[in-house]
Amino acid sequence: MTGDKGVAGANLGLVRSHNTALVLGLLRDAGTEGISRLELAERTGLTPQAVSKITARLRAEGFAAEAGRRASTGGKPRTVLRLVPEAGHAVGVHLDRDELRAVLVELDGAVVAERRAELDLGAGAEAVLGAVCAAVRDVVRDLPGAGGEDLAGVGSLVGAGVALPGPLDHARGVLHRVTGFPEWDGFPLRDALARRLGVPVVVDKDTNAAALGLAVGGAQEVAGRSFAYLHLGTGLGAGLVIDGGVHRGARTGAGEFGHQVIQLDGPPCECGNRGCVEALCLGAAARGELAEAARVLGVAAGNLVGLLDIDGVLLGGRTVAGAPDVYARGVAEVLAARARREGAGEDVPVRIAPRAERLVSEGAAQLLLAPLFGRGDA
Amino acid sequence: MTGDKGVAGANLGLVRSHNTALVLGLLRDAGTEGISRLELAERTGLTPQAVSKITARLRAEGFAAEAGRRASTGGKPRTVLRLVPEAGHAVGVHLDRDELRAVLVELDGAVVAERRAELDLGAGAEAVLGAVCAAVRDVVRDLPGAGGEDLAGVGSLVGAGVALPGPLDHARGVLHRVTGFPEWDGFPLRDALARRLGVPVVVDKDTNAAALGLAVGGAQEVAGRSFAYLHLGTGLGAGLVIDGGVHRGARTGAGEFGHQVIQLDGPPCECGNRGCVEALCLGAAARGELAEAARVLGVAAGNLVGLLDIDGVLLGGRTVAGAPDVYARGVAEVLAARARREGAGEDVPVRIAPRAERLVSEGAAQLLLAPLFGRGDA
DNA sequence: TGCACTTTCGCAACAGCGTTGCCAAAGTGG
DNA sequence: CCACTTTGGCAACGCTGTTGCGAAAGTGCA
Repeated sequence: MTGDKGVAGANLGLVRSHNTALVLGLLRDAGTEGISRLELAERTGLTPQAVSKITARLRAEGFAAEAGRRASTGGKPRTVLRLVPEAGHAVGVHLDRDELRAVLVELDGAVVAERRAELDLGAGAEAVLGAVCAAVRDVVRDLPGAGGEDLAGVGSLVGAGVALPGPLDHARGVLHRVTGFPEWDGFPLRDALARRLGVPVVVDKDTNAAALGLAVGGAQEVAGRSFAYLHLGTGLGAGLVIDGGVHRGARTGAGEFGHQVIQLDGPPCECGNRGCVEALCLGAAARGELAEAARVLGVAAGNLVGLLDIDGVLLGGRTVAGAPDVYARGVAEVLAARARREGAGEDVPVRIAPRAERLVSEGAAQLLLAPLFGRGDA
Repeated sequence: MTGDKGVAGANLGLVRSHNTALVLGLLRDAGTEGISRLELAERTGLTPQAVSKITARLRAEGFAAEAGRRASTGGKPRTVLRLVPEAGHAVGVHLDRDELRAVLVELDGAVVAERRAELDLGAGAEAVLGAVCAAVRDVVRDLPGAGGEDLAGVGSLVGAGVALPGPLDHARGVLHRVTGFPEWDGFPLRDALARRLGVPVVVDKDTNAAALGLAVGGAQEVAGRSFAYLHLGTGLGAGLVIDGGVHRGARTGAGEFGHQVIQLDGPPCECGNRGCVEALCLGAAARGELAEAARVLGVAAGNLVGLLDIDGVLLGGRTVAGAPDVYARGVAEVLAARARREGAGEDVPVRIAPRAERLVSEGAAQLLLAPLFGRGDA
């Protein structure tokens, strides 16, 4: 156990796991092309010898393998290493109000199994837990060691990530009053699932999972840097990635974007306040004024971009999916106008988030995979 | 040289400097009371033996000293260690439009010398550089080794930090068009000063320096955690501290708080946009409507608090200083109302930032001191 | 075909970190 | 005065990345 607060001391084990995760991350990012030991050394700043030791360990453990060699540049050609994707798996579960989606993801982020099911979040804890467990067991059933109730025997399974809408405590894995379902308030979802499944479980907000998924395998412009994922569906929320890690805040409350006030004493919002972006944006969208909805969203996005100086904005959610170009262009225009006024160099890119329907579930799986690769995780 | 991007590999030297900085930070936080080796071990998670080795090194180098012993609890009493403040110094310079302030700060953050001077930022680079250098040399003149042009001989001097208003590039130390003084655009202030002074120089925005100063020695509620410093003077800006480190963004543009739009199509602002907080807040203040100014500020602060889930808000600047209670209470009320609506647990505290006039210059000195103590610095 | 050269990469020895085992030092309490 | 508790240093240790060196595996020219 470390100190009660603040940063902990470092020791050799920490150095080892840090460097191993770093190398593993570079192997993943190299994809099927692979990467040589010397390139790994350059990228990490470690000596080639250190990289050799680390990769030898990873190969012995089955996480990495040699995969051919590059063309020679006058001497011995470099041996190419690549990640062995099937050496590790994680399940990602997206728990929505009326639907459940579970995916099985390999180390490289590829989805190798998927299940969908109807769900009623109001049906009570027992029913929902049962449905989640059934979906998780179903999605891993082809893995070696699967079959029993307990999934601890599935050697390659790192754990399961669960993403859902309501406010919750990521650190403790406890739900707060999920919007519209007050009976979930205080429910220890993480521990309840971990006990039933026999593997580690992590819970997080859906927007955070989506942002993490994008940080790992998102659009090229923003992957792994700092960006905001804005989700416009039945509500409006945001997931923030700062320096490659999801920013959750002390109480997992960060990303409260929809109730940002952009019109003092404006029209009332469900939350009890007035002039929230969510009310203005969704109201305009409901009236069919998509350009106005996009402009309003752009103003709020501009506030965010200015405050955090992020590298990009990604848009997603059902409402955006209905007219992606209108929203992307509308938001980009507001941001560009703002940048011009401030004399900033390059415009902040605005893109539509890829992998729409599976974004959250894949990101939920990354809640367990990302730490293996050294991505920031708080 | 490390890799071209991303995180670097860790080695033994990094472990050493990390743990040393950690211990040094705890020694500083312990103040004159001091702290025992075993307490340091508990706080860091290191073994007592490791702490003994580290503190022995620090004592040999003059950074720490034994200072009495605690009462026995039945065995050998713990020996108390404390920081030797005069073992290290840094100069902090606050460069404002019409004034220059330089302070000399010891390791514990105490100000041991101070100079003020009139200044005209528009008088040209040569005049301003000369004034800054003169102030720095003057403020360190009583340190052993001082006296010459070059300050490299002042053994305990870590360097000088310079904080100023305009947009700038913290990483490269280059100014952008300082508001109202376009001739500074592109000026490499850091390198120019470092060459003249012979010691390392760091430049940053004034709000960032202020936030860093508060993170190190600020109000108890927020010190070292996550908070926002809102500066309301001739303009409105913010400095963000996230997890103990200043968040600057990739282009040192973070903290653009004043031009957050909180009233769609509201009154025009100097920046060319409409409905910015700065225009609304300062407009209300100019009309004498302080309560309204505070409410407007509170709405914008609420947007920020919701987005980042921070632990507290600190207010500063000349306008706030004119009626501190009105602003603190007004902002707190808006935040409390918002928290009630969302059913959040505790209210976000709102306080007046201490050390008003010297806040920025002290923070500027911390730009060099903070890294010694392991505070996050990007 | 052979030789010189370049480049990769592993083995072995090494330095330096925190950790462990052990014991002297320095108190308290009966 | 002695038993006990607690602190904290010394020495040996295990582990990390690093350094020195040489084998392996290519290219290119004679």
